[in-house]
Amino acid sequence: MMKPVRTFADGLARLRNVGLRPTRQRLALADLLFGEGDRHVTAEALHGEAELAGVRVSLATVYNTLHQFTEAGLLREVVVDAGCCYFDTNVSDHHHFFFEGTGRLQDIAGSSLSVTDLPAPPEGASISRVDVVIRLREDGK
Amino acid sequence: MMKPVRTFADGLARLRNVGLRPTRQRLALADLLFGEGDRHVTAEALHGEAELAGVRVSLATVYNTLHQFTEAGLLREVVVDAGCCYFDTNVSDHHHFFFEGTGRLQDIAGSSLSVTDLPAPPEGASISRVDVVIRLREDGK
DNA sequence: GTGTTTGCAAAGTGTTTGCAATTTA
DNA sequence: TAAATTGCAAACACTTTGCAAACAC
Repeated sequence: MMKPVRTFADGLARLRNVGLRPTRQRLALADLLFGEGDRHVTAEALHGEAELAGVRVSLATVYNTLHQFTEAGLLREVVVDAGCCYFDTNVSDHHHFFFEGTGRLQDIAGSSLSVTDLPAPPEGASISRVDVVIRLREDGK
Repeated sequence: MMKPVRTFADGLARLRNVGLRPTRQRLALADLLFGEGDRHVTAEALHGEAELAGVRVSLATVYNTLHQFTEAGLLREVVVDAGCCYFDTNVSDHHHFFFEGTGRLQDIAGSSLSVTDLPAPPEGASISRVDVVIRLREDGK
């Protein structure tokens, strides 16, 4: 039987790539985060998932890890709701739908949407990112 | 001497217009908020201003008032930073610059900026608002 | 071994709530 | 006087921190 091939999606490789020690906790969280498709998670939610998956990890470590991953460019922070930080596993240039009722976040697929006539940044500042959030209300509620 | 003319900017008129009792606290806060041009305030900041102005009002009342004003359409809530709510006295359709370094918020003047090719909202939802935030980093820092 | 990472519990921040006292109409 | 509003202090949710024990290299 062959050793499984290491893909780039592999947790160990990801951590090595950004110079973070592959600890048990980081590997488990990376698996949860990058295991399947793009995700938007909060620290609490990810901690809950870890517990369900039988991974022993403290909430403090989840917070630390999410921030380390964000600094390393593996995640992107999205602010749409006061008092709640989302981390997006899709770090490419894209925008979001936000469901006001449920607090759910969803990537806007494709890159159809665009912002035109961007104003010049104020004197002494430069643009670090342009965020577009389309806020949605559920019909018939 | 003539009685001063009541403009729409007047606190009392504003409160009457939206059916809120013109209490001492609400009048004072309305003065601070709408007294001069467009503003972006946090609850804490407004509470601080009130104290400086010699207005006795509790922080809880500032929070209540900001939310009541928002519900009444006198203010608009802007979320750009986790753990900090801004209230904008400009309730017309517009977008924002956000200075990441200082946490300051600034209206984007004019309506030059526009979002094109807005995607259709997901099934069962409709668009409540489109927010664009241009995040800025101060040069040379 | 040495420096990094973790977990815990405590502290911190910003916000909301319950309720008696006060104010408005 | 009846209903709305306020202030206080306590409760809250979420996040960060300090430090000793555990771990990775």
